[in-house]
Amino acid sequence: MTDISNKIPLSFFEDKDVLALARSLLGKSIFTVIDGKLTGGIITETEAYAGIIDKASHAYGGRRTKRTETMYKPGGYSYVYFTYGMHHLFNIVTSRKDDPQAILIRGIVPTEGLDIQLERRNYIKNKFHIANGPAKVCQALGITLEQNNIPLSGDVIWLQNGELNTEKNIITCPRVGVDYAGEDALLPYRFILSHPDYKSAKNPLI
DNA sequence: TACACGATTTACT
DNA sequence: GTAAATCGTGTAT
Repeated sequence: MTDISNKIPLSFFEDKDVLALARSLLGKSIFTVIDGKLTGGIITETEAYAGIIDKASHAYGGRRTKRTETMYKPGGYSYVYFTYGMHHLFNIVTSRKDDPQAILIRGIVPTEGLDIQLERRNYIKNKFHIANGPAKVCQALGITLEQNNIPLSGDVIWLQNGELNTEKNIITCPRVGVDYAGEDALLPYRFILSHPDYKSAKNPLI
């Protein structure tokens, strides 16, 4: 069950090295309490978005709009946005205030509130498909725009340290769906944790 | 105001 | 494998 003493503090996300941070999130647990329901899982896939010099980032070139304003918050805030007219994507803002770096959570292995996650996912039959994609993660955990721009240290969304040794089980590869970013689309900013209960939807190696 | 498109998922040919 | 779903956002007019 949840151990509140194990909650990861906001200061953890103020690290300026978003790549190291994205890698270190693998194996950690994420929990949400939304609509009064506790759900959670082990983070198994992340992508780093490296601030104003990253052509794949919404904040490229220092773009600052109503949507991206959240990315300029201090590390530890949530950045949730809506895309394709139907999907929500959840990010963790990192680094310091006004340095808009973020980590997209692309996949989890559900561990808490599995029945609730299945209900939200329309009782999908293949257990590997419950949360193996960034929009599926949001759907399974109940995350919508209502959870945008909140600190990840409260009782709505938070992270906890895991017990897995992930060091030798991480695959690094290019990010997904960022062809518009030109040469930056090839950067190895995506991290996947090998886990017996996880199959990445967008990687043939796993 | 108008338009093109997206850090995706799902169903279907 | 391909295409539809579906609308907020960013940028141009």
